[in-house]
Amino acid sequence: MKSEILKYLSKYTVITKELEIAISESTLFKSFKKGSILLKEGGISNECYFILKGAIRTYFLKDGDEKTMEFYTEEQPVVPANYGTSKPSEYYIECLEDTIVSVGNPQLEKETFQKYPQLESLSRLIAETIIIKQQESFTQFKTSTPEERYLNILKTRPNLLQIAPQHQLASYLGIKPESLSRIRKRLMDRK
Amino acid sequence: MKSEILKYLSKYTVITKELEIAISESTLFKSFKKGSILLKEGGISNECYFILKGAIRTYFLKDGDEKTMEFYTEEQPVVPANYGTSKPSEYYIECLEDTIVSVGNPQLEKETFQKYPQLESLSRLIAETIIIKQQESFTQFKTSTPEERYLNILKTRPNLLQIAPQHQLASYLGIKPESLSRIRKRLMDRK
DNA sequence: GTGATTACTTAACCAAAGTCAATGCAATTG
DNA sequence: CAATTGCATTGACTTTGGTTAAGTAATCAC
Repeated sequence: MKSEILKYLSKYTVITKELEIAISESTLFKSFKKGSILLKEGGISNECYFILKGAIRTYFLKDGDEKTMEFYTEEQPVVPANYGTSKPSEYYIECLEDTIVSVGNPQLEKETFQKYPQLESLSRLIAETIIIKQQESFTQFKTSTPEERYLNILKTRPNLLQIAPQHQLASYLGIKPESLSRIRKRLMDRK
Repeated sequence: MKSEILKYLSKYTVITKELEIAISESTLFKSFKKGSILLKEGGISNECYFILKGAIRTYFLKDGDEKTMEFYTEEQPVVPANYGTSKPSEYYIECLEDTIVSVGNPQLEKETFQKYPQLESLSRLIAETIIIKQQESFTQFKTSTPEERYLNILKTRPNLLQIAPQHQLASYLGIKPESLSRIRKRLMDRK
């Protein structure tokens, strides 16, 4: 289990014995059934997650529809926007499948960073990398049509099509379910 | 000049005497004329910036058009995606006005973090905050129409209309210049 | 298993953005 | 000062997504 976390971290740094210990000391697991809500809109969050198995979706309600913000799958961190603050959440966090996560909290984080400062450096590095990746996604989204976005998902995260229903995908692509249906049809016909 | 940086940091932490010293030790200024290119597509970057005065735009070329990724104004950090790596940049960084920046580089950063570890904690905190803000912008973009996006800019960053020509704004909003022109007309007519 | 709910598709119609081309306007340049 | 260039606007036309509504398929609950 822990090995998933180390595998993830190894993309950013060399895994030392000390790091292994640090991780094993600060790791707590939880598992959730498909459909579990980890955080509700308006709720307060004291936890962040790292997905070991399963999938998570964040969404909120607008104009009576669910708007899917992001899908998270194995080896991805999920940190609520209000994590560590006392502000109510703007969105829901939900398990799309039976899911096992490693759980963090601000206390534990603080202690761990104090004990293993390299872990904080690593966190900074990861955060900066995430910023860059987000920028790329945003730019990609802005400069492409819904059809291109759908094709992009097909190519880069085909598993999403298995785990998420189309109307969730649609809102993730910034369109209505009917439009996604049409786009799929257009693509079929064109073949 | 340095006070702008401290003002920015004070949003995230308490400014101690030590922090002030750390900043003054690690601060180098540069100024650029309007239109200066700080980084070209394909170029390597060893610098990151903090804008003290002026404005910066990042963009790249696609389908023969400039696609504006972001506008940065006073008190904002600008970090090229390839900063500190040897990968060529995917985009241009350009000054929209005469601009004065504080400049950082990986060496300096490393030394400073070593000497003042609290600065690295602060960087992590800031990076995490930026991630959250980016997520919010992305979500806002996805769930709104071009017209709503334009109105949002009008409300949240009205100064952009002064410093950037409309075709740059249009690509920033993910639409064609003609469409932005029509949106503006529609809004005028409606009043 | 059956009925009810939810998800997906299809169609007709509308509104808005894309495309292409032309025009006007202002700033810049030779 | 005339010519050029770049930008914004406008118009005609096309394409595509949103909206509404209906029908079909799939899933869930009892």
